[in-house]
Amino acid sequence: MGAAANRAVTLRDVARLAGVSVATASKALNGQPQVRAETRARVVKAAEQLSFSPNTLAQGLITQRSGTVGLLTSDLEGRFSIPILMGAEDAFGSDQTSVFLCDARGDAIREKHHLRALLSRRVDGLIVVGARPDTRPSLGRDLPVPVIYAYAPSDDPADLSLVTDNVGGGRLAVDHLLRCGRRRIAHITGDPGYGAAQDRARGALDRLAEEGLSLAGGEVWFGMWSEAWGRGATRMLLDRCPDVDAIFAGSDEIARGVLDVLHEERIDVPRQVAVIGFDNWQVLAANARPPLTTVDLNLEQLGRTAAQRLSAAMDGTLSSGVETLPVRLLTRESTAPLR
Amino acid sequence: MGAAANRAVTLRDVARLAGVSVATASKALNGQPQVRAETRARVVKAAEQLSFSPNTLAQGLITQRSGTVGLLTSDLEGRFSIPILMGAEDAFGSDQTSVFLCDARGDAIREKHHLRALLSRRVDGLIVVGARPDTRPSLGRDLPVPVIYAYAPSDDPADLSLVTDNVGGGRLAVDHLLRCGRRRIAHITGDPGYGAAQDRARGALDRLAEEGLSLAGGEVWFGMWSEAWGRGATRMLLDRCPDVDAIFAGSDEIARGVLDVLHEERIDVPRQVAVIGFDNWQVLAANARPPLTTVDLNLEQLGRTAAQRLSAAMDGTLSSGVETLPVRLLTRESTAPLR
DNA sequence: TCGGTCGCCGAAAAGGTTTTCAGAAACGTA
DNA sequence: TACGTTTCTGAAAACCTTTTCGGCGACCGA
Repeated sequence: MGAAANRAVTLRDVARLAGVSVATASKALNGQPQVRAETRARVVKAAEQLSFSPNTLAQGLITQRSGTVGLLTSDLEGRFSIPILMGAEDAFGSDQTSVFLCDARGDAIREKHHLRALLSRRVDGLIVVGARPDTRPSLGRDLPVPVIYAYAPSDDPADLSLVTDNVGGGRLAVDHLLRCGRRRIAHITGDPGYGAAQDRARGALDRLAEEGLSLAGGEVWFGMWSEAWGRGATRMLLDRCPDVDAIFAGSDEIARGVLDVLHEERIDVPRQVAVIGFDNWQVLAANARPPLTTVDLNLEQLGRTAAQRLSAAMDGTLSSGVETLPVRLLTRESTAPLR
Repeated sequence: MGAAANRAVTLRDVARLAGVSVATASKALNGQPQVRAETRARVVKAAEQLSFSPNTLAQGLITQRSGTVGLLTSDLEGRFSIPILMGAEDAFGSDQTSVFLCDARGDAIREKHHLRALLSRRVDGLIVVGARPDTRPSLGRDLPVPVIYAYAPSDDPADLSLVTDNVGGGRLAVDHLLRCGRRRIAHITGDPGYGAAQDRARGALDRLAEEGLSLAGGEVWFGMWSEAWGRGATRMLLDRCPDVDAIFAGSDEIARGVLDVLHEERIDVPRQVAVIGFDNWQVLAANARPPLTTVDLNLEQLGRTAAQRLSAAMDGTLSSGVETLPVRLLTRESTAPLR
């Protein structure tokens, strides 16, 4: 008798073996009170003996709860979805709730398609993860199940969205650099069309303003989310503003480009110039030379919170609006106090 | 009437609206022949009007097919699982089959746990994705559903495993370098405890032997799967063997380290030294300077094949053994003909 | 007009579980 | 002994769909 030879072993089989009716067997297994201890023991033993596991489909049919949720993503690489999924799995408890992962690949009609499929599977709730941290179209108000938007907020304020605190992250980064004694701080970041780029920049500027400082290089260097832009921008920056003593990069990819050029120019990091990234994309940040201080998005926490909010919503307590979750600083070696 | 206001709209509602019995409604919707065209039209219209979508749980209960499969992974980053998932989704057709993604996080008891949950959800099949391309313990022979092992093969030859062709990949890489006119080829790779490292090296050596060549630097440089090792090994290599004209890196991470040091030493890539990676990990390979020629694992194809084999197995045609799927060369700018 | 065919429809069972409610058994009390 | 309580058990309905099979009406040929 191996791991799970439960081909078609049903509650009836258990009941028969225990010498009771299915009704009693059900109650015994589910801890209902109206069954004698001795009977319950007999049933439990029979169930184990047959390695019975209840048919969740049938359970779902009757209880009107499938014990599943859908995770609808558009994030090809799984870079955001996976940590969020893990967090959610964690919070739900994997024996209670399983999750369907569907990737719409940025395609609206594929999304509709998946949505239909998920609904016909009677998921108890939905988590929608966007590909980029900008407003995305709502799935609509008349869905039969609650929906939580994670990472990318919904454009409908009646929905509940969970986002990372990009403004706070920008503040955090600059604050850290200030604490390291840096004063001539530049900011190189990605596509200005991204809300995240704007928010992170704003946080940085705010914090600088509090110290009466402004950005080295005069303004934010917007460009693209790529190493190549990080390199190009750094070259221009060094040209225009050779006395810069810290660079806040809007993403770890950009930071890698920044480090690359600094290294090429034989500029010591963090001695001469401190560098900080954003996202904590492990493979990039931890492998950088030197390992990159960065702002961690806390995505697992985001996933856990999403799961909690969804559970609450399934129990009727649904909220709305945009909830901003804190990010956190992860210090490695690319930043250090001056001297 | 919005996207899907299908709270509890059942086939009975449709039937009532169309003025037929549920039996007829079912047949009409499922394209059964014994229903008049006019009647069918009426039913279809009613279904649309109510935006009816059949309860997959109930369907599964009766047809004994849930239309779901489980994807059991141990790959924290989703780096392998996600492309495989996408391929599988593709091949199944997302309206037919949805997939449960479960991450065991390398923990055997968590895996058992997920397995139980998936079986009680009556998945029609299982795809097991390992974290590294080495043999992993079988789930056992007495499971009620077919299982396909992807990426990491099962240790039981009675199971069907799908793996990438690492030996072939090694050959491919070296072959490409030879075609570029390189003769003094070195191989820097990761942990020798990984089958993948051994296989890739073997492929490379085989191909070299065919030309009567041996490895520059004398032997394979085994170490770790990290940029840091790539850098360290390259420094030693240049020291020992300054006339090397090509480096085959066992992974893109290692290749990044290699490129880094070559760049630092002002050695032109690909003019003086060609570099080739392995894995086609997009963010690393495409952003490298210069963009990295690499061996693509074809993971989506692996996923598609897994889905096909699983479908076949669900229809009773199950096979066993290890099936090796081809990888392919992806040429970017880090390799080029000499001259 | 009548018997036979054929095309279309509906009643009912099945699938595995939970839950309600009625009934049986055991016990105490008068 | 008769009756009321309490405690436990089981029959049956419900969840929603699919499928089998019997039946009804219409049409055809005689």
